[in-house]
Order: sequence, then structure tokens, then C-alpha cells
Amino acid sequence: MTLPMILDIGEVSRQSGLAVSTLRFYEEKGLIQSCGRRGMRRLFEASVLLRLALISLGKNAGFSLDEMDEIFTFQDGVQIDRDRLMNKADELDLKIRQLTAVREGLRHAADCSAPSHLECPTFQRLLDGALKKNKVKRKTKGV
Amino acid sequence: MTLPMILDIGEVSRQSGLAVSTLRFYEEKGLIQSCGRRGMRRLFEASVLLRLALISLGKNAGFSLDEMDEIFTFQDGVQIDRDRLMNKADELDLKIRQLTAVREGLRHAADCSAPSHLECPTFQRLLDGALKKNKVKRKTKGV
DNA sequence: CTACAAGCTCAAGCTAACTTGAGGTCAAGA
DNA sequence: TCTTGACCTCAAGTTAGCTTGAGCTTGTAG
Repeated sequence: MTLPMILDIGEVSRQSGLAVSTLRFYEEKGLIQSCGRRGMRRLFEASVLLRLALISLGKNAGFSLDEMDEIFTFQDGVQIDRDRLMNKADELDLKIRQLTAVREGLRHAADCSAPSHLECPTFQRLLDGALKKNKVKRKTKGV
Repeated sequence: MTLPMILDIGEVSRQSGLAVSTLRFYEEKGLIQSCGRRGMRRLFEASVLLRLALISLGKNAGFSLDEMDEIFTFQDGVQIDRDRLMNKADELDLKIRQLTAVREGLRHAADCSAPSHLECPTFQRLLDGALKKNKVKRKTKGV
């Protein structure tokens, strides 16, 4: 009753929406694994699709591939640093608040007809809200 | 008794936390503007700090510099496309939901001692939740 | 007045995350 | 048998977003 558990790279590409070259690239980086070869061709377990979905989410969340390699590798026996995860979760918290502020800012800007939004009090309030939380983030280096 | 309204690039760098080279780069891209020069040196109005804060938020939200150049330029007279803003806000909505799922996933993973989180039902539920929303690609108008 | 820190320009370099290209393998259908 | 088409490798190219380096200019403190 198990549906095709083994997929070739083209099938994974079709189902994940990622380019074949991207899949090979991810495998080389260690983000995903093929479960063997048939001749020269890579074979993948269907579970790789779940993992790729997780990677997409992570990318969207702003994680780098390297970070995800560390964070999302919940392999058997490999204990992933609990603090590290919590820390990442906290970073996401901040980010979510900021995104929410930006979203509200955009929605407001679409409706508000002030000449310059940078001077609109509502807009500034939203901005300030987001920045206040940001204060904790003193770092010399940008992304 | 207005405090120094005019800042030189070093001061902007100090107050914004961005490298001087980054500020010059942003100016070249048109993301910020200097209000003139003293000799060869750029001068900035204090308001550039607010704009830079907005840019930082936007970057965090995953906007590219080019996008922000279009979206965050609420200049006098320049009418920014209302649909475009709303569309961006909707994109952020989706992103916020995904980030929330990832955050919960991380928090769960930190506590759950299942051997493989990809197989943990709670984790999968969170993942599915995020992915389901992803399917809903509404909105007729693209960029 | 002269040293020098802080500016400046322009070109080149760097990292992440992929993509593209050249050239080769292999199973299957006409 | 011959031809496709999907796969392979490895190297080089691409884009975004900056940073670095070389070489030149200035305002100001000693």
C-alpha cells in the first residue's frame, strides 16, 4: 500500500517545485540526502519532500542554508542544541513583530493620503513600535 | 534650539549602525538622499535616520533594496500604487503565518524528545498548517 | 603650517545561493 | 541500430548586497 517511496530527481523537482540543479546543490551542501543511485541516477525517498518543505519555510523565515543545515537536522542520535533552537525561536518572535508593523504600515499607507508617510503620525507610531523592540539588537555587521 | 539637523556621514553611520560604505551604497541606489555637500562631503538631514530604520525593517521583512526603492518612496506628488502596497501586505500576512509556524515548530522541537522531528505528529501538524496556507495563492493582480 | 582623521571616487573583490554550459552516460522507443 | 531525453559531473557565470583597496582632498587640532 505504500505509494512510490522512491523518486528520481525529476519527480522530486516536479513535486517540490525546485529546480533539479537546486536539488543537486542542496544535496552537495548536505541539506538533503539521496538514498542511493540506480546506475548514475540519484534516488530519493519521498520524505525528502517534507524536508524540502521545511527548508522552504526556513528560507522564508530568513534562515541561511547553513543555519538550516545545523538547525533542521534532527537526525537520530544527533542532539540539536536546545538553547540554539529557543534562541532562534526568540529571534523569530522579534521578526514577526517587525513584520506585523511593516504590514500595518503598508496597509495604512495604502489608505492614508498624507503627502509624506514618513511624517504621518500613524505611520511613525507603527515604525516606532517596531524599532523599540529592535533596540536590543546592537550589532556592527549587517546581513 | 533644534539639535543638529544636519549630519555628516560618520554621524549617520554611528546613529544608524550602518557602515559608511553601506550608506554611500544606499545613496547610489537611490534609497536615501544626501541634502547636499560641504566641500566634497555629503550632508544628511536627520530624517534619513527614520528612513534607514524603515529600510532595516523592510530588509528584515525580506524586501529587496529595489523593492523598497519602489515601495517606500512616498515622495510628495509621487503616487505609489495602492494595489501594490496591499499586495505586499498580503504577502507579509502569509509570511507571518509561516514564521509563526516555524517558531512554534522550533519551540516544540526544543522540548519534544522524539528521535526524528520530521516524524513527530505535532511537528508535522505545524508544518502542514504552514504549507496549507501556502497553497492559497489568491489575488489576481501580480507585480 | 602641517599632520591626520575623516571624507571622497572608482574599481575590484567577496559571500550566498543558485544557474548555465560543455561534454558524457544510459535505457527505451521507432 | 539510432536517437531521444533524462540524468550525470565539474567549472564557470550571475545577482544582490555590500566591503575593501588605492589614491586623492579637506577641515581642524597642535
